Amino acid sequence: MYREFKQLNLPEIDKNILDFWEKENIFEKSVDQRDVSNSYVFYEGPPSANGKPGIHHVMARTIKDLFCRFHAMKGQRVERKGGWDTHGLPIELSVEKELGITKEDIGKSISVDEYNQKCKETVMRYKDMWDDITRKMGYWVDLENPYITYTNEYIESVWWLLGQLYKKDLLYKGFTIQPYSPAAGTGLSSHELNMPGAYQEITDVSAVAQFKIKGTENDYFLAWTTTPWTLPSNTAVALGKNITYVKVKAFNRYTKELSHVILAKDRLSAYFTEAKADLTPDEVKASNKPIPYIEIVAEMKGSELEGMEYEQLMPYVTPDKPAFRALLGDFVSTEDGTGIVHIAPTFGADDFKVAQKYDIPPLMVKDELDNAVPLVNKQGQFVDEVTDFAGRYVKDYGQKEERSVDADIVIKLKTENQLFHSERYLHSYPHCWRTDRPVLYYPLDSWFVKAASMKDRMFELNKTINWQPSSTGEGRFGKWLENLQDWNLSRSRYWGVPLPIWRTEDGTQEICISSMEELQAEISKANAALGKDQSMPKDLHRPYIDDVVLVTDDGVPMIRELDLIDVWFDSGSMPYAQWHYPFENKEKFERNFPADFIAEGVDQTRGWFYTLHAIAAMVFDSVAYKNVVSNGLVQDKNGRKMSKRLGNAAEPFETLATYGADATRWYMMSNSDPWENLKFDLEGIEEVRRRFFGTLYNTYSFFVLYANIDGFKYEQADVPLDQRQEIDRWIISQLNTLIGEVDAAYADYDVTLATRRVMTFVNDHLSNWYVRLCRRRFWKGDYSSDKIAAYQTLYHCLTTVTKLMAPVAPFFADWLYGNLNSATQKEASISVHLTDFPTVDESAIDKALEERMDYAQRISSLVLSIRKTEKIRVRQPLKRALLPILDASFQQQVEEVKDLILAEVNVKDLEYITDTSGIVTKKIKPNFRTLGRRLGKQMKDAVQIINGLGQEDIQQIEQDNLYQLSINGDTFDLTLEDFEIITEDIPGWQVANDGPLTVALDVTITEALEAEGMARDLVNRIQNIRKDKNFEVTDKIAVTVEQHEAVNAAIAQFGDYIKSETLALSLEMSTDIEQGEAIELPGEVKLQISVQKATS
RNA sequence: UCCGAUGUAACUCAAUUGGUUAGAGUGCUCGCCUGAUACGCGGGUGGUUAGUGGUUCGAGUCCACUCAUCGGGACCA
Repeated sequence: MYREFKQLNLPEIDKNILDFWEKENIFEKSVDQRDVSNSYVFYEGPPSANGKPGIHHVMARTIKDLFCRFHAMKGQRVERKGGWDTHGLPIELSVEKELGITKEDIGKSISVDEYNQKCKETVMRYKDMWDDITRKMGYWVDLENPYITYTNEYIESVWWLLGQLYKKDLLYKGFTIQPYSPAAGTGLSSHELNMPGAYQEITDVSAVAQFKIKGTENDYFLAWTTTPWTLPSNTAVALGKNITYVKVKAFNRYTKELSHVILAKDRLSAYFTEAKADLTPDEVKASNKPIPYIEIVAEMKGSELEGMEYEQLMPYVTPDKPAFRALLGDFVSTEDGTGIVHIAPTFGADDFKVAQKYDIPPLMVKDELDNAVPLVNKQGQFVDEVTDFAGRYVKDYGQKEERSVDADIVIKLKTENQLFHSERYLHSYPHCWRTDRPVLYYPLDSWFVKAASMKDRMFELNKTINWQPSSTGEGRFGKWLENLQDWNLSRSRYWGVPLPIWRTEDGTQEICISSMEELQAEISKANAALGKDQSMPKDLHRPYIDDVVLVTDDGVPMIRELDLIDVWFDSGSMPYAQWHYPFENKEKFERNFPADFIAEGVDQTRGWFYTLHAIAAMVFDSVAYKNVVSNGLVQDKNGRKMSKRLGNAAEPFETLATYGADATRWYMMSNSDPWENLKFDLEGIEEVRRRFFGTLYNTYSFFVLYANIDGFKYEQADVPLDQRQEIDRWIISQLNTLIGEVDAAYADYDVTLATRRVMTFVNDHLSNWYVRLCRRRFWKGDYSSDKIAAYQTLYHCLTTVTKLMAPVAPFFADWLYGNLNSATQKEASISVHLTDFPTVDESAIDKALEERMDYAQRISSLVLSIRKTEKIRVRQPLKRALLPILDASFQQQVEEVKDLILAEVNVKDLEYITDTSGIVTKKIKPNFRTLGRRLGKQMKDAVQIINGLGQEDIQQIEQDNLYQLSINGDTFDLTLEDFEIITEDIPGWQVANDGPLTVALDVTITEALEAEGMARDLVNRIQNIRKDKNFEVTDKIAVTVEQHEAVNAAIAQFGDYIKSETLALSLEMSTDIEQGEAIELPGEVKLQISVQKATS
């Protein structure tokens, strides 16, 4: 017996199937039953269990899960090792927040050891929740043996990778301009700068400084700055290559000296008013912003000024290389300022970059340790060399002072004819989120990977990766690679992989450790040389590793570089570190590299997708993955970002519990392509549940209702296809077409197409056409071979569908498969996930059959449409429909499905009319596809001519298959394929069309037809009463109908029909009905009818 | 501000890659079915394809610009 259910309950199914999977170890079996030699490699991008899982994780993991399941069904071995990302700033921040400490407290009020211990505890805080969601959403991944990034083994592999980079000379120490908080004494990540409230509106003193051009009398570049404190560090000015500049003759507003100043033409009006040839110095007021000028003496492009030298503005320190030149920078705009940008390489990222490009040095001085440092120290104060301002803070760090240092600098410039203008300026400026003090852009020491030097190779390798969608690979990722910068690995934090580099104090010698063995050897060497008693730290994290002192060959101690490495390097190392390669599992690694498939959100493009790619390219000269799906964001139903603050975030556990995992997964995959942002709407899940799973469930229910009655267990041999009905062969043909499409779509990583095709098949083809039209075959008649064929056909469709949908809807598919297969034992597999993906039986595909069934459906639709407009109910039989035939094969095609159509639309006959009958009106249109190419520009005239052709012309064309078109002297021989000819109308008939199909309906209702229609309505009413009275399907009845002229004919002519349909033993008429029911019949006929169980 | 993606019916999505009446589902509306399914079936309503301009015989589709939404980067003068 097949199991029967009262109603569809997806969450209940989830639970049962989960138990089943776990009891029977289905996941393990699905992996183990496939051979190692045919592996499909998947990498799990490790989540951090420090945060709770959200609905977007369900989305991303559905994608991961389904392609793995698909390939497992395709016969491949798909091992899925889970992993946890355990390091990083978010973890440190959450710990600090919890303990109520800041970074400065670490090493003071709390030891690094304790702090890291706390991080380690925190990192798996929500592991149970993650395991739970993994289970409940049906994500198959091995969580028994996950890789964990904080283990010594993992770290050792990471070190080995760093060692490889080091050996390839791809690691170096350098400095870069980073956001730095002098108040907190720490660099800030861009993530910290993006925290709400980081950017605050503050007022600064801005200055337009005059840079005197060398070799001129009084020519100056004008450059604007909102940070006058960077002016002593100026070493260049930048101009825009294509920006037009003007040289303006004017008086300095403060000194009244006559000068020529250069600025962008577009910015002239911001600083100057009108030109006055006879301008006197007194007319120029210091307090006015725009001032009059004398005349414009020259105009030139920025490119013409490139390389011009100027005199140092504030010569406190002399650079060690030539500087003070005009450069070209693409970042220069004329939105504000003067169109000339002052460059201080030590305090601006753009500045640093452009200066480096032109080999302009930054201004540095030597500190007491002989290290080069900028003119502002790490506390935010000017160094001694800046004599006038030594010790002054450059921003507001709580110091008490009469005037800001910016203001004092402006005053100094003013007196030396170096200031063009100054004003207070309101702008948004980044602040440290912890101290609330301004951030400086400051050069910090960092370790870098020379990624930029490998960018060409990375770009090449990227071309071999199949990106889904391709635009992310070519566009977002490709562009990123083209403009690749060196990878800053350094993080001055505590909880992460320590940089395995030891250096001598003077930085002249260093060693990069690649393994624990090497470290052990170096420790022994150092112990011997330095007389120490150090041992291998049990834990490779800080602070233990920091205590290790190594030694150079000549006996100089080396201490570890204190930095940690970027956590992204951790996750990018997972292909190797998850196996502790190369120290263990060499073979396993080689078998599992590179990955066939990975998937994550688009936000990982510059994250995990990049780090995987970069490490693989630099260390192994290989891609890390061959196929990658990047999914979009999950937004709320109005397209807004989900956030706790807005309270619009969907709760994944609740969603799964309410709608079930499958409806959620199916909705996410079928609604739109996964790489589009998903407007997550619970109503959408409900619709999927109702329309797709509900329909499939009902189809199953229908099947078992009768299969159980008839005892169908698929014990008989398959009825050969050619002995099955047309409609059986049709649905099987459709099914095989479907298999091919779905297989190809999954293989192409296009789930959305796959799910949509399955839905169309289940809803439109299987349920709404096959089952509906075949209903009688299941409940009427004996257990004949035709009936068995129907059962076999439907059974085959259902089991095949379970396999096609299994990757996306693993619970329901397994449930349905189990229900079917456990009754028949037709297949040996106890789970759909252990079966092979269906293969296409090409011999079962009959395109002509699919086509004519499509005709049948469309013709039926047209007839129903005419009935609708004519307000003739379907129960009213009609005499005939007319069908103009398009060509000989069309008629033959329709003839094969004629009976289906007639039954479906309740019409007695279908007649064909040929072209020559002359009673149809035709319409002719050009076939643009064929004609467009041949005619080109003459197409317009051709359309005119063709549209003007009359009925006779059309007939002629159809007869001759030739039409000579002449346009402007040219003649073209056109054949039928150059036209589209459709029947537009049949005068005197009710007509409907759909593309080339046209149907006419004879709507005359004869008395006989009317009586038959009435009879069918009577049957319908009697059946209703039977059902209302809860009669058994097999109960015999006696019927008495109230005397009424409207039903006389029906009962007289169709009495037997009514009796047989309703199992009535008697059907009588009477003027006096006892215990009757009131019924209504067409024509507003109301009468009484009595339906009683027949006694005999 | 730069880069990228997206923009089609009230909503969610299609549209054979440039071919002439832009299609489905949901919603709405009207009707039907009552021997699988009212969680059903059918008919209908609903569009200046974000806007402007261009290329083309022909544009939802290609190009340019503008606008809107989302994401990523930059925030420096």
